Amino acid sequence: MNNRNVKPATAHKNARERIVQAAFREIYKHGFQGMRVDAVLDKTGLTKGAFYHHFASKQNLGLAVVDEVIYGSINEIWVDTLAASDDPVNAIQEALEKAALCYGMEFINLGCPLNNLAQEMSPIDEEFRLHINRIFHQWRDAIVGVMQRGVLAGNVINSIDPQSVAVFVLAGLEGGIGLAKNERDLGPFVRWLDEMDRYLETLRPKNPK
Amino acid sequence: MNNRNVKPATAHKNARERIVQAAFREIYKHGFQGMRVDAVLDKTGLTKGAFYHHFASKQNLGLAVVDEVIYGSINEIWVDTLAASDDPVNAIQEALEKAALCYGMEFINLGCPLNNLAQEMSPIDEEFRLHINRIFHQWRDAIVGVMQRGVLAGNVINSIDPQSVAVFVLAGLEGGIGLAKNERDLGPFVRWLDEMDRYLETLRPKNPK
Amino acid sequence: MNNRNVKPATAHKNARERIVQAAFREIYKHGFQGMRVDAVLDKTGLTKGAFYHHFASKQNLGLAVVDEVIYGSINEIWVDTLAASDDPVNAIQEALEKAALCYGMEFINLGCPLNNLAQEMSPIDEEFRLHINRIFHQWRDAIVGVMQRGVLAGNVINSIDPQSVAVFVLAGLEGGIGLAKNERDLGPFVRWLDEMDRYLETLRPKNPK
Amino acid sequence: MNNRNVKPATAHKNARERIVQAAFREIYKHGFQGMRVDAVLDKTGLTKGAFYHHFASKQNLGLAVVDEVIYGSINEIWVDTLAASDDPVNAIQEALEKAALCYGMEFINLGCPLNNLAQEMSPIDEEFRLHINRIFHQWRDAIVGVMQRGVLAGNVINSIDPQSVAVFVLAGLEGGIGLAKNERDLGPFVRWLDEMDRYLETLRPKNPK
DNA sequence: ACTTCCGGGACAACCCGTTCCT
DNA sequence: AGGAACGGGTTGTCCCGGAAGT
Repeated sequence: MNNRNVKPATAHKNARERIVQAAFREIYKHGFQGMRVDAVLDKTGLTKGAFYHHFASKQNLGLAVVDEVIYGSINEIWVDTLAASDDPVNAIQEALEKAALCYGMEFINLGCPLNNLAQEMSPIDEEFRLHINRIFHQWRDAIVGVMQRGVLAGNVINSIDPQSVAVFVLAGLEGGIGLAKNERDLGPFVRWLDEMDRYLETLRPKNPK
Repeated sequence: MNNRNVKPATAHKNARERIVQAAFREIYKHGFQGMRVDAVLDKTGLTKGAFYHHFASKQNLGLAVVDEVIYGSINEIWVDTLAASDDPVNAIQEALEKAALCYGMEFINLGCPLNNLAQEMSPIDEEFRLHINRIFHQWRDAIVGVMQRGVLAGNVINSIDPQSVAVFVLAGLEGGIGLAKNERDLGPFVRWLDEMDRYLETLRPKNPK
Repeated sequence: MNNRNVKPATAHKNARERIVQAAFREIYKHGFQGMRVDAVLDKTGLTKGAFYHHFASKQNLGLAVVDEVIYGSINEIWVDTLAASDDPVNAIQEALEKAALCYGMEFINLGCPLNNLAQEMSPIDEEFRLHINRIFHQWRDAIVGVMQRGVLAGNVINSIDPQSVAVFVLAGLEGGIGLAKNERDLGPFVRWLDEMDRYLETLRPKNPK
Repeated sequence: MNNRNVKPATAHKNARERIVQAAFREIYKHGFQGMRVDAVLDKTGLTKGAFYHHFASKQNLGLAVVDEVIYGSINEIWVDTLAASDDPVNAIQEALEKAALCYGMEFINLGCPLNNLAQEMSPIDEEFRLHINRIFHQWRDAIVGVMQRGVLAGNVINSIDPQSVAVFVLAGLEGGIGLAKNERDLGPFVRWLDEMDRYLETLRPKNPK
């Protein structure tokens, strides 16, 4: 008897995981309110029963997307990268490149998944806001951390306030992505990158070491 | 005294205008997709018949809000302010103060009306994107203009690229507002302002005239 | 003073008449329930106010179309033609030709205006039914009349019942038009015409005079 | 005894079937455009959700009514009856009696369900036209068939064109029903039947076998 | 007398998150 | 886990009328 299909359960990976992934795509494209449960189900080939077996509600699914998909992706691209460095300028550029590899040109069309959700949901759903905020904090803290290490390592002038710089960089990044998305063109983002480079250089000590 | 243009002070002002204003509020709070026509009508005391007499569709109303309310407000707060100046640093700060006066703490809770709409609608409705983009362009051009005049007037170093600086400032601003909105706290925005000041100072000539 | 514009009312023909004519076209195309007052107004270039100045309601307009446009057209094509003859076979064919000239291929696409309205409105609006029935009666009476004169003139066998023949011819005609309309093809109507000819021949005396 | 196919006799029969049946009644009474989905739902005790689970749109429901209810009824009353005969005159009369039994006096008030829909929908919805036309063709073919067998069996003169006769009979029938419906009186239909009998007799061979 | 602007409100179809029974 | 049913909510349509101007 054929028992090569040892784990038929994994053949379709785990329904829950498939739902979360499909939901991420749909939310990325249409926003949370614009995402329809039926569309997610169509994509996964599952049914209502399966969905409500795994998730209490649509909101619940949205939070799962935040906590699992988006959290993971920010962590991987940003937090891990910055944590390993004491040179902010280089580390930030490295992270930006990673992000470009991961999302490709979708940034231009669809923006940053985290910020999209934040802008849409924060004012209308406190639960979402909290989950999203947790990620932003971790992100910011990662930048603050690399800045502090940068100061200690002499890679960054010590007159800066790491918290302010972190906010400044993060805000600029999200804003730059947003501008490009609205323009459907990479142009604004490239300009932003150029000027961000110039700005970051001003953080370098005048006569290095 | 010229009173020929004095409108007969119609008791109910003008249904169309009332609808647009109420719609702006609703969109600002709930996003365009979250805005419900019925809610707008409740607020104005008007009915469906009146609404569809003035607007062909909900989308149409949304575009009117963009073109009339938001366009006007950005123009008044930013474009006019910057156009009158050749000192970017001061002019930008002046505009930021105007904005604060106009929107008050709503920035913290609801963000920037223009950017909210941009993030929500640009990827899913080309018409919206175009109308929104027109405003962003005017805004950017205003910053570019004041930068160029700043260079000529010797208030800004001439090694900058006005276009890049404009994008950088605009992106940072929208991102900073977004961060504060997500945090429901002025803190991130204040930090952003501080660092933006620092950044702007780096644009000043070393030994001012 | 200039009174050359003696009849400015007729300059635009009389709004009421224009409305009735446009409504006839719309009803012919979409049925009474499918006809929209706004569409009629668009066609005439008039507005709601003008409409409700002339007609108490949409139903009212529909009745006016029946009484004025359709009544006139049936009278002209059928009643007048048959009234002048004592040879039913020829007269009926003459009328059919007139109808073809008047409506052209619209019969194929849209059917008989009178019968369309009858089928749609008779069961749901007694007033319509009455107005329509009046026309059908006049039509039938015209056939009965020519049949009776045909019998007297020896052009038709006297064993027929003129009433039954009239109903039979009328029913067949409307049914034949309906079949063609549903097929969007003249074919069924031509076949019907052929067989109607055969049938009419059976009404002729065997050895004429 | 095989009871595997015995449906568990679900208490509420089958929502879809109930909807189709109720819709047929509503369409029969008010036409397709006049039929309101809500009215159908009220009759069945079901809700919007149930409806749009089974049908993609109102149009879809209409087509289901055509394909399932009307198709079946024409087949049963006409096609099956004529297929079993080689004597057109008798067979047609038998079918007419069956129809009378099935629809009772509703013919007088509401006409023929198939023809009602045909007249209303053919010009404005191609999909409807096609589905309706399929039924008309089957109906006509059944008459053509019995005519051809009638000729072979010597029950009908061989100078007729079966296609034309079929159209003629069908057109007359639908027209006769329509006339009676408009008059709200059986009279015109009875007269039509009388004359149809006379006409059919003319198709009989002079000296039968 | 006739027209236009503006508005009213019921109701249409359709969507969508959710629950319940199997 | 499957899928039928639920029910409230959404946008948009359409017939109709009032107020005021010309």
